[in-house]
Amino acid sequence: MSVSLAPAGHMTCESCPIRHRAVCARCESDELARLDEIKYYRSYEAGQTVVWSGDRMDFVASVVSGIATLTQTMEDGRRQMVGLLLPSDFVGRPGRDGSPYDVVATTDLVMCCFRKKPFEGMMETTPHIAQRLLEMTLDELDAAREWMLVLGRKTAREKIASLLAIIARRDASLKLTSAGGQVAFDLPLTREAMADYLGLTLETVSRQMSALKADGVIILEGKRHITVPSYERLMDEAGDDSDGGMLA
Amino acid sequence: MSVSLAPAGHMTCESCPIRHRAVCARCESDELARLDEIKYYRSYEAGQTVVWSGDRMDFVASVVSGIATLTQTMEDGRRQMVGLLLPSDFVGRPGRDGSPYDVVATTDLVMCCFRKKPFEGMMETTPHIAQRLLEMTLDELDAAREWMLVLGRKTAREKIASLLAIIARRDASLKLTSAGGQVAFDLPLTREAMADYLGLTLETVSRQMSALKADGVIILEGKRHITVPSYERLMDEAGDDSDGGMLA
DNA sequence: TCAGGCAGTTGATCTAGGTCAAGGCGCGGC
DNA sequence: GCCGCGCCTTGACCTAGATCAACTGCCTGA
Repeated sequence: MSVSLAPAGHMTCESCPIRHRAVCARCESDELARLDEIKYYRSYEAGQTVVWSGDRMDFVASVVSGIATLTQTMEDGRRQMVGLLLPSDFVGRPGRDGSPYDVVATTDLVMCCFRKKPFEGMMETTPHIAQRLLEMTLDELDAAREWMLVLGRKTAREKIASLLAIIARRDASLKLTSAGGQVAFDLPLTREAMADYLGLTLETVSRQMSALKADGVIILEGKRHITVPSYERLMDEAGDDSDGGMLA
Repeated sequence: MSVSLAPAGHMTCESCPIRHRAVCARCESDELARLDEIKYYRSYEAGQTVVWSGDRMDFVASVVSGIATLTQTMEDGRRQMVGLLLPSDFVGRPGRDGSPYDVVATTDLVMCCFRKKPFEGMMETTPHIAQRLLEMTLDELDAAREWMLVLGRKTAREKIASLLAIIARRDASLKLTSAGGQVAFDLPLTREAMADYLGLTLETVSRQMSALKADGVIILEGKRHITVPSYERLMDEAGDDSDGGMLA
């Protein structure tokens, strides 16, 4: 498994979401400079495993580009995806050694990493980092709990619609107009990965995608390009009352 | 809905887990004293709702005694429990205004509360609080993700066993011997609440409880008192590889 | 003492989604 | 151009768990 250091030269600080979105938006400049000293970039190819469940994880990181998933696997092979990492999302557990799940790159992936020890050191001296991290972790917790409702109580059709709504909102949030807007995006997941996320089989995913297409909720070009004529309609299919914050 | 202030007089600091377990184990004593100034106790009767989903929540708190649940409800009434709060667990979201779910007392409940504004103030000045809170939130996130596996991929029997294992471990952790230990405890949940937690119907919960009893995995006295002859066996039924950290 | 109600159990039946199996479609390699 | 291989779709059938319904036991209040 070849993990190469990404060409960091032309990655300006602007492109690192840790600094600007993920951790330290409120820190003063000399603290930012210290973050720079322990920062490095890594890239992975689609399909590569970033960390194995149980492995020691000696860094924390945020996604610069590409998509990664967090999955848990039972001994008999049943799998459940427990998180989806999109650009600017954070991975890693200050204060913990091992990862409780596999982290896998589902597309080509670039991450901005910080060695854990020095990062933890910075947390001690720079309170804003811990506070920002707490905020982010609370967001993830909300997302995980929202997803528990999806997994425990929604029908297959509602599950699919929920997932598409999340991706649409995230992927296309800037393009969304206030109400009933049309959105288009490329699905970054295989049917199998969708099934793993939703607690379904890939056949059921496929069938429900076909059904949503037949009912005009989505328009499919090829297998992966999706146009949502009405975001409102999609939310409706997802059975959500509010469009409240989910997403890992 | 009468919410009474609990008789705080004979609640010594020892009985408040916020200070000793939940938030501030590493703080110096003058900081502890400041926590005392903004602390108050509240008690709720079984069945009372502590906070409604969407409501403003102007405090953070930890459970002193009793049990509370966090649930989400869809418009059509489908319900999913997303967290179980046992003594020493923490509720509340520094930096957030509303609760995203109902918090309900399932037994008589005493909570140790801190008004949110001053608590947030303390977080700014006392870095250990934010760090401790981050640690706790990461634990909850792990628990939530573990539960996603339960909801998405486990069979009804495995779900029940998983829930019983969690409660047994939590409720009886001190009594557990290293291997194959016997544990006994009282179920703090109705069959319906179990169903809401597990994404099942109460009939299925009842049937699987009967099945586990028939197979000798558990011994039932009355409806609620449970003896687990072998914790190992229970874990096995739950389908868990490790007994890794779940629980909300 | 008895009526009513809540919690739980158990049985009969139904169905959403899983399982197994047979293709289809696009794409890179030869 | 054709082969082989992922990825996806569709069909036929099956089953775990939902649904509907009857019934038990226990506790509470009149």
